[in-house]
Formats: sequence, structure tokens, C-alpha cells
Amino acid sequence: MKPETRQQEIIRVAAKLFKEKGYSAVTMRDLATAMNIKAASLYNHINSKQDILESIIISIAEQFTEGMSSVRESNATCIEKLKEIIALHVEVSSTNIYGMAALNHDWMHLEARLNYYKKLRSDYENDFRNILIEGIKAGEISDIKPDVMMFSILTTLRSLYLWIPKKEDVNLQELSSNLNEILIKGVIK
Amino acid sequence: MKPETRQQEIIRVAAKLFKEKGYSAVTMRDLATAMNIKAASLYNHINSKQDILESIIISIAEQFTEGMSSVRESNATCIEKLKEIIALHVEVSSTNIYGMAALNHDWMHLEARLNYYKKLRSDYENDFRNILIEGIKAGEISDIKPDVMMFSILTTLRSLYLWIPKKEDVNLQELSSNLNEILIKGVIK
DNA sequence: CAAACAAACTAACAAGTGTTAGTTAAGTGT
DNA sequence: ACACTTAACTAACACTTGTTAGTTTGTTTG
Repeated sequence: MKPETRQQEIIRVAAKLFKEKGYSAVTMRDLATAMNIKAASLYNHINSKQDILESIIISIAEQFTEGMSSVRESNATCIEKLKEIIALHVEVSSTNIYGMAALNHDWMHLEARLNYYKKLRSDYENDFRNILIEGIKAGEISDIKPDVMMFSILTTLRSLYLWIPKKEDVNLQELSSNLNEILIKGVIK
Repeated sequence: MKPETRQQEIIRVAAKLFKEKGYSAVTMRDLATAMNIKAASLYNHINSKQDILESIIISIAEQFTEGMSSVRESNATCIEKLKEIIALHVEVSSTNIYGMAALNHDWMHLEARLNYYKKLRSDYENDFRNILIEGIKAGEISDIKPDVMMFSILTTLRSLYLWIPKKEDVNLQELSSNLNEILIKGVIK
């Protein structure tokens, strides 16, 4: 493990502040104070406030895209695929607690890369929906509107970042298996 | 139905803008433009930007508190109570699409009434958790960590505002019953 | 008609915004 | 010893922020 660069450190601290107050409410002076330097000094390491937000969000979005690509190409059953998706969210969320907040709350403040982000998200949702539709065809999954099922599962998974840090001793394995129970048993026939 | 006062109209339009960009990113000039007046003119009707946020959030939070109070005092089974909670969220969310966004994203920007809001929220969650715990004792509900179940159900319900407006012809009755299926069947033993 | 009110306006302010320019000082590699 | 890099600084910029003061205009009410 290479030590964190100053830039990465700034981005990490920024993500934490963004989680607490939201992107728009965090000023470069807030960020500088949290780093114990002056606002102008930040610009030795980063290009702009926008850039910080972009690198936080896009990096996570791409992790999800990659993860979904693995799931898509596995030849597990649809229920197994759902479990893989749950594990993916637990993994990505637990290693990006602060970034997930920015992704969920502040994606609309992306500018140059807004459309790219939206494409990643809608592709992800399409893959998700297709898994559900296949599962319904195969008789593995309840024949309820796939969009409602997807919405229900996905909003829970997308909000994990709110939840994981609350419990002192989150056992991620246990959380994953609890979510498997709760989310799947409502979907499986 | 009395016609909407100018103040209510401003608050309604503000909620819409808050949903799109978040409280902090919406300026009084944005709001004024959306109302087709000048920023200063807003102050004939409202006291401050803060006040707008407060009245949006607190009003909804109190609707949930009231609704939960009905549920608490009914003598239905725990599963029935869960269904009542789902119906409550569908009802409140569908009639406050924009306000729900502010409640979910911008509650931390409440100032004077932040603690009041937090109390309402934690009381609500305690009532919710107690219903689950009772249900587990009574053998109606799976013996999984109640907090994880609550988290899963509640984040789905809290995100309804993101979902409802997407579908052109949301049949709220149907949505409610789909959610009953999906959320409950994963919890019931 | 006169008084009161509702709802808009212009002008301004003090504070805060992201960002740039230019400088300094302490290491690091040759 | 030398240039290079890293990481901080001060000072300033043009612009935007929420908000206040004071005024004008049309409508309602006594």
C-alpha cells in the first residue's frame, strides 16, 4: 500500500465534509480548515471544487459498473446474482462511506461528467432489471412489477452508507446475510 | 378548498427547486425567478430562506408523527401495523413529493428546529422498532435483527418520493399492495 | 372618497464565494 | 552546490449570497 498522496487526502476529507453538509454547503475554506491549511493552498493539489466531486462520484460509479459486469457474466441463477449484487453494494459502500453520500445526494452537481454518470447509472439499472425479468421468466422470482422490486431493493442498497457507520461493530458478513434474507425472501417465489 | 396563499405558493415552488438542486444550491434569486418576481419581493411573504426549509420539513415530519401515533394505538396485528405504515408513507410521500426530498436531503440545514426534527425522527424510529420487536415476540415476524429490518423497509419507504413521480400513471393503491408484498414477505415468517 | 392592505419594485450592503497570481521555505536528487 | 519539487503562504479579484430599507401601484374595505 502506497501512502496516500496529499491530493487523495484532500479528496477523502472533502468527501467526509460533503457527507455532513452536502457539496454546495461545503466551502473551499471549510475544506482548507479541515486540512489545517489555507484555501488557496488547496489549489496546489486539486484543480477545482468540481474536480473533487467528479473524482469522488465517478470513481465509485465505475466500481459499481465493473461489479455489475462481473455479475452479468457469471452463470449463476438469478437469485444468486441478486446475492452477488447485495454483496457488491455492501463491499463498495463500506469502503466508500463518505463517497456514497456524495454519489446519492450530489450527483446533480456534476457538470462536465453529468451525462457520463447518468449513463453509468441507467446501464446499471438496466442490467439489474434484466436480471429480475429473467428470474421472473425462469420462475425463480415473484411476478411483481420488476421496476417496483428493483426500486425497493436498490434504494435499500444505495442507503447502506447511512447505516453501516452507525453500528460500532458492523459485521459485514452478517449484514450481507441479513440483507439476503430480508431482500430476497420478499422476492423469491 | 381555500385558494393557496402567496406564501404557500412560494413554499411549494421552493420545495420543487430544493428537490432539483438541494437547499444550499438554491438561491433566493433562483426562487424569485421561478416565481417571476424579484428576490427582495419574496420577503413580503416569508421571513427567511431558513423559514421556508423549516416549514417544509417540520410539516411533513409532523404528518409522520401523527400517522405513527394512529398506528401505535390501533390494535391490529404487527403485520397489519406494518401495512398501515407502508400506506402512511405512500400517502404522505405522494402528496409531498418535493417536500420529501428536502426532508431526506436537507434536514441537516435546519437550525433552530434541528433538535425538534431529530426528536420526531427518533421517536418515529423507536415506535417502528417496537412494532417489529413485538412482532418477533409474537412469532409473526422473522427473528432477524430488528434494526436491519427497519433500515431496509424504512429506506425504501423514505425514497418513495424518488420513485412515484417517475411513473406516469402511478396507481397508488397498486403501488401500496406491491410494496406490501415485497417488503412484508421478506419479513414474515 | 379615504384608509388600509397586498404585492411588487429599485438600490444597496456586508459577508462570503471559488479562484488566481506571485512568493517563500523546506526537502530531494544529481 | 544546483536545480527541482512539494506544499505552504499572503493578497487580491470579481461575483454571488441573503437580506434590509424605502417606495410605488393597484385593489379592497369602511
